[in-house]
Amino acid sequence: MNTAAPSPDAVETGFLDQAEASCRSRGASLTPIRRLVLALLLRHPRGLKAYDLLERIKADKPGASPPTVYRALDFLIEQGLAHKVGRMNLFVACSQHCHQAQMPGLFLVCPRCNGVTELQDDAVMGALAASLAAAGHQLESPEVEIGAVCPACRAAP
Amino acid sequence: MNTAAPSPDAVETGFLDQAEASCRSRGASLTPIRRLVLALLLRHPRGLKAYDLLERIKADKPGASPPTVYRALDFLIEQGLAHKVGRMNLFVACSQHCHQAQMPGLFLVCPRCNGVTELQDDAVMGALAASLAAAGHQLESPEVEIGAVCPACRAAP
DNA sequence: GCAGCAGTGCAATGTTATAACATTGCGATT
DNA sequence: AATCGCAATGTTATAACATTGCACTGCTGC
Ligand SMILES: [Zn+2]
Ligand SMILES: [Zn+2]
Ligand SMILES: [Zn+2]
Ligand SMILES: [Zn+2]
Repeated sequence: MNTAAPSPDAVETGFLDQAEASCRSRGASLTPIRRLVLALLLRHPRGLKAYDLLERIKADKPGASPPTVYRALDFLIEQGLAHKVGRMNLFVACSQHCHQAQMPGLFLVCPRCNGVTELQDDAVMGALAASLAAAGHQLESPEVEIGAVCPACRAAP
Repeated sequence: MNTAAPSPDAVETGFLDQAEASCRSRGASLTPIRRLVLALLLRHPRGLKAYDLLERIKADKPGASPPTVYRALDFLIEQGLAHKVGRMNLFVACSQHCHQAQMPGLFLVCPRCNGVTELQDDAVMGALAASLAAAGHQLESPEVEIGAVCPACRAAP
């Protein structure tokens, strides 16, 4: 019994089960297709394009077509389990905090390697929300996209 | 001689001339096509889609094709005269501050009316940059996109 | 003259996303 | 059991967005 280091697979399965429970608690259901898409996103932390996703889905579901993947993605995004990075038409699994906290998350998109980092900083988000409110706006989207060079790319120019 | 209220046309022309000068000072040239695209963006503060822009350009330049508009847009964006809102594939003229100040600007995109507001708040941007730096990242993009309900849409639900 | 280069015209293609309609599966109602 | 209602999925086609590649023009410096 290895309490020390559960395998990556087990971690993923655990996460998926957790997501499934979370969906059920909201009256939604994480069906096999949706679960598969989420699993693929989890395995690719840098994000995936819709059509890459489609190719991979086809391995399991040969009949899959664009709507298959877009519908799954819409669902996952609605449920706060995934995000879209508008800037690069990239989809990423939520790194978990931002749909639990009510606060929106910061999305750091590296222009060099296209890596996406989800960052939580309530102080900054608070200041941001206050500034918007002062201008008459109301923060709404759970996703704030920011272009920022990631640590790895900063180190290796 | 009306020193009181210059016509909107005159304002636009003035702005375009200024942009042209600014390009020249950098060794670039705001050609007729580019100037036309910028003028169209200025006349549509809510932003325009590339193909809408294309239709309008065709009024003047019947031979225009997608590359015509994308090339002009790339140029304007490089020169800091326009921005792309990745979220909605929308292009907007820069409301002038953000390429003059070195600081990036905040882009408030209203999910209800699709309106785009460019906001400058150095305090917030400073806090943001500091927070990113603490996480090892370096703010780079001049465009930070934020979903936020605009004042008009807040008033009229 | 004539290379070299920025800008443009044009056709084809690639990529991303949605519309529209048919079908399946499953629990609730009769 | 038969029917209905509904969510999810399958299927086909198309809309919407963006890029590539090549040819041609009109300059500027040699
Ligand atoms: Zn998230
Ligand atoms: Zn990077
Ligand atoms: Zn700007
Ligand atoms: Zn609005």
